[in-house]
Amino acid sequence: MSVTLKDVAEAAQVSISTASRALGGGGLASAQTQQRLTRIARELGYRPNPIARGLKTGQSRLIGLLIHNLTNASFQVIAEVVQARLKALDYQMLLCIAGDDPQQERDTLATLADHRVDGLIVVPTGKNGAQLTALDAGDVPIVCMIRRDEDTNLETVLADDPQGAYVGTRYLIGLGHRRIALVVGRQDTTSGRERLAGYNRALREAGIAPDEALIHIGHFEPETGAVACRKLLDLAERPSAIFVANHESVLGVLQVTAERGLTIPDDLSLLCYEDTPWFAWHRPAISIVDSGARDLANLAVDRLLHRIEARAVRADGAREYRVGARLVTRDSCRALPACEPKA
Amino acid sequence: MSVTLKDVAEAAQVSISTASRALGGGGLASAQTQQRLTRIARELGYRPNPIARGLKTGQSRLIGLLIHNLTNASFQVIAEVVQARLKALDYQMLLCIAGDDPQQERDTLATLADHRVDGLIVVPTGKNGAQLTALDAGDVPIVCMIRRDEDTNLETVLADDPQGAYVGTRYLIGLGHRRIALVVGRQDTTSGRERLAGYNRALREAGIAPDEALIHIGHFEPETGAVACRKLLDLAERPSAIFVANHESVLGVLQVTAERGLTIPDDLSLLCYEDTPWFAWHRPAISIVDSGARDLANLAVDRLLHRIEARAVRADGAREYRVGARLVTRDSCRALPACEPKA
DNA sequence: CTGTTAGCGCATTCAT
DNA sequence: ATGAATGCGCTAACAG
Repeated sequence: MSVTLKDVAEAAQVSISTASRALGGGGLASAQTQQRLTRIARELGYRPNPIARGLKTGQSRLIGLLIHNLTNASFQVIAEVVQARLKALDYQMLLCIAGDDPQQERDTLATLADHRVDGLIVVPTGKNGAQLTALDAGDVPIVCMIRRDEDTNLETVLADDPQGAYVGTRYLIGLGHRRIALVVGRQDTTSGRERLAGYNRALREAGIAPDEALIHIGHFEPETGAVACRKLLDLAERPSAIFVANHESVLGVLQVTAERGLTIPDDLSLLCYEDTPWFAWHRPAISIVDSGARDLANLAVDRLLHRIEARAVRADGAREYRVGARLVTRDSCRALPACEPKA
Repeated sequence: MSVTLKDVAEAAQVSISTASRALGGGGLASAQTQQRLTRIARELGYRPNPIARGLKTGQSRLIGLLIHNLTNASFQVIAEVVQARLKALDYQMLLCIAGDDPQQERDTLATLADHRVDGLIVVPTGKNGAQLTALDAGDVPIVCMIRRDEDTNLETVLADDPQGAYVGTRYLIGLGHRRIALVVGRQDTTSGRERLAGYNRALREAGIAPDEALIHIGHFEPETGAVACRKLLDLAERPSAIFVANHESVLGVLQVTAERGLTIPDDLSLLCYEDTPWFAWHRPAISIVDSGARDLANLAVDRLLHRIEARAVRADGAREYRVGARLVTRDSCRALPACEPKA
């Protein structure tokens, strides 16, 4: 059905291997034959069969991306960026969604390995470190992102969440806020822990006593934000600002504030973590700490490609990279009148 | 490095072909050997190599999904559903994003064909009908979705946009609205045309004279909604309701109404097309016509799988499927007091 | 620089 | 029911 190397070779009256070399581009053939074969191949509409090539070379031109979902805005951006970058390099992306579930992650990794992916970008659950390490040690370069799998020593690209949360909190403090609530994700995740840490550090440095009642740790769901927000607004001493460091929770927080008739930022300042297109369109436009999903994805691709090229033995020290967070101020935070803003 | 069929065969003291048959499951081996080989394979951790198998069988266990982006909520759902369904059937999804660009679509289709995908689900741009037809006629079953490529006769799964737009418009009419604006997508798309048609039909049936000034045709971007909304609100005779049938435009519409201090639904009723998670969390919760992205995706997968199984000659009549739209009323539309609601 | 040969891992035909 | 042999399309030694 489809035209093979053999067809091209016959048409050109050369051996299959000559055809292979001429088209393979390694310069292993005379410029003449190279041009001639290229032309004939084009005329015949020859397209190399990656499967056959893969069987021989052990490579597939396939790269796996394993993420938790496509609801989270960061994952959407990551998937788009990774696929765009890879396409330009003539790789194809196998997108796998494993819902933060260790069992699914395990199965998916096995299947991806079966398919001989040339590399893997993974947002790990943290429960399959051994498997990841084995794959990487084997033949599949792996780059982790967003979360660190504590059981591994793999190359990892992370957001600088300690810094991001610190910068965000400091911004609110600078605006004069003293009672700053934090809604943050599960503490068994890198981001959950680090954002809480950054928040605490900023408070400490500002000499603000920490208040457990202002901190709500929850899941990555809108409902978490609703529950947290109700709890916070029912406090005797309400917070004047809420830092929603758990992206998915924003929806719940916004809903509850609307239901209670609170105006943002007049009655309550709101700062969120991770951008999503509608934050900028929302009125008031929502200020954020941008964790840099796009740059994170680009860096992960860079690192992975590097690992793939440098088929060399990986030095035992797998590096960890951090992409700095950026504060993007829009209109959802206001300065408290009674205090002179600092910094 | 990895354990092959040969290893299993040797360990079991049988020939490679026996091993292949025993594990292949076709019942071509005695129940005894079958069990024994299965056990040994498991013990050795044997996993068949899809690339080798693919070279032999001409199949890859790969299925391509070609969509425009991951920003649109429907595409997100489609990608998630397709990948989940396929994974369960031991297929892998090659996700390709071609941004509604014919050139990219062309290249991507070629690459996907190179990789010998076993099937393809495509949201077509409409400019590469010949290529799609050729692929489908060749060896790659194709199912189109969301949009119809007029130059082809491929199996196509569409939303019932004429009905959806009709139902939505009728709902607003029933609420007593007479000046109903429509923001809708480009007319060179299936959904753009059909939603406009459905809207017009509902108006006509209700005996409401169409008003060109109330119809805004634009691109699939938030900005379209902003432009449209400003234009509509500046009209001498303002609409009492806006039907935003162009999903991406909602952001712009919401922004402009907020800036003008309009309360929804008191000052203006708002009905949107296609659901997205935050519509339900938004206050007021936004009423929608749900085009059924999830069911659309499931049906597309069903049809594709069917085509793949039935390797038979496709009857020349490729069928078109429609998934009905559903009105989901929440809180963004109100009944006009002066009129008794009908139907 | 080019042709010949071998083999990647597996499914399948043909014998037995 | 099983074994031996063949080839999918391509790359990579190895010769010449």
